[in-house]
Amino acid sequence: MNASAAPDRHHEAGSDTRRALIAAAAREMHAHGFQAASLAGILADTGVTKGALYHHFPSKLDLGYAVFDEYYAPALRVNWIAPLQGDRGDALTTLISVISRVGEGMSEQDVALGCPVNNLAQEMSAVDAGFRARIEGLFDEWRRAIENGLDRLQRQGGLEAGVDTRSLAAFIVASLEGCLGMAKNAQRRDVMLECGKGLIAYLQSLRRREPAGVGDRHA
Amino acid sequence: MNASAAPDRHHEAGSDTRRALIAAAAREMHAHGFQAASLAGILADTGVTKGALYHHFPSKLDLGYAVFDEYYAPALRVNWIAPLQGDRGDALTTLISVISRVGEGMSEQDVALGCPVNNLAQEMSAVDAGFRARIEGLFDEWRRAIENGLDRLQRQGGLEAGVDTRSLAAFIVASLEGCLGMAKNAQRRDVMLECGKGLIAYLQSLRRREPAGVGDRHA
DNA sequence: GAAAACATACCAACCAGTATGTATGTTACG
DNA sequence: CGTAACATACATACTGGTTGGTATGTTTTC
Repeated sequence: MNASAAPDRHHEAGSDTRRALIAAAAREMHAHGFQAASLAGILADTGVTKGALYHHFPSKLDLGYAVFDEYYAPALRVNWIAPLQGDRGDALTTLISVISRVGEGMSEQDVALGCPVNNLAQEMSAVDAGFRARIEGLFDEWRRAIENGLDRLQRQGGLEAGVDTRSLAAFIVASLEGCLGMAKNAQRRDVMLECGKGLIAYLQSLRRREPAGVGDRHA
Repeated sequence: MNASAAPDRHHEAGSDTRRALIAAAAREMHAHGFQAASLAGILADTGVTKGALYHHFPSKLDLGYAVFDEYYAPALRVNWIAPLQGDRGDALTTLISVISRVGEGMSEQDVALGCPVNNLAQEMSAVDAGFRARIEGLFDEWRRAIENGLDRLQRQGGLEAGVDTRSLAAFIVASLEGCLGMAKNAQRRDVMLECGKGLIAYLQSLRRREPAGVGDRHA
């Protein structure tokens, strides 16, 4: 409406305290889960007082939602989903390279704390519908991005025509999170890498031998 | 030493109150996780008093361990591991039938609450070493059971010689738990079945085309 | 001066754990 | 046989600490 620098720099949008709270809450939730995340700990980390926190967020739950919407989800989109969408090449190759790259980029501690989104999924899906719906939406985005790539590849003849790409994409997301979960339990990065190797081997096996041209169509 | 009916029916072994507490704690932990499981809730469920509980278990953590050792782990062994060990036939076929059967046998609520062992793994692996070690041991048993079956199949020529059976077995366990996790988040049984379909399709694809005899050995 | 952005102090509920008491055996001994 | 000593299996009441949340104040900013 007016010509100020920011449309609304006051309450809802980009306040520094708000951002600091979300960042600290993201760390706390990643380390202890949402329910065990302590407001006292978040306040101690940031130096923010309880009054300020409850000025920005009506409840702990809303803070948790903000962490998911403004922190966890964007991070997963940037690291895992966006690379799949930009690329116009071979979907399986892209997928494999994304998995390798992100895997390599994870520290021992990243592995030990697990995927924040999946942590939240396992902890909260049966407890709170707001978290559950958010997480399902994000996993759905992810699955669709993979599915689209596989569809394209299938049209180009790089994937068997009989393959159910939707079901396959869902399985890829599931097994990826499964690998991260096993590695988190083991608290060992190499478990993730080895498990990821299994996944990559599978993805390689999906590639059709005769790539293009007049090959056999029926049986 | 003496000729009484039961060797030690008193403290450590099969007391009724103890069993009731473990069963109630298993339910409470399955529904809310270990940390959020309330002793008050368990006592209300059983009618047992706090004094009785702390007579049988020195702490909440020990109760949790007992639930794992005497409830969750045996259940997973019976449903998932034992069927693999008894069978002398084709390992992939056995594996697929186990997955199908257990999947079919799960109710909508079973799916919604998730695998108790994996729930515990995700919640507690970074928090408590006692749980972590127990869970890793159990997952290891499971992986080894699958690995042994795959090894046998490989020796019989039913699986490509180049396949790393250990890595593959780890990936199978991971993706299975991944499927259960996705279905838990979706709170929908059909998600598990579809995801399981993806896993089964993968397992089918592992089977070698020319089963036995003089086929090609090199390249 | 008015609203936004905090700060302080407090609260009721809940938590795991404990201290203490009691009822019911079981064993030892004379 | 009788009784003292001891152990098991509970029950009741309480404690210190933490939790998320609130009521009410002060400061800052436009």
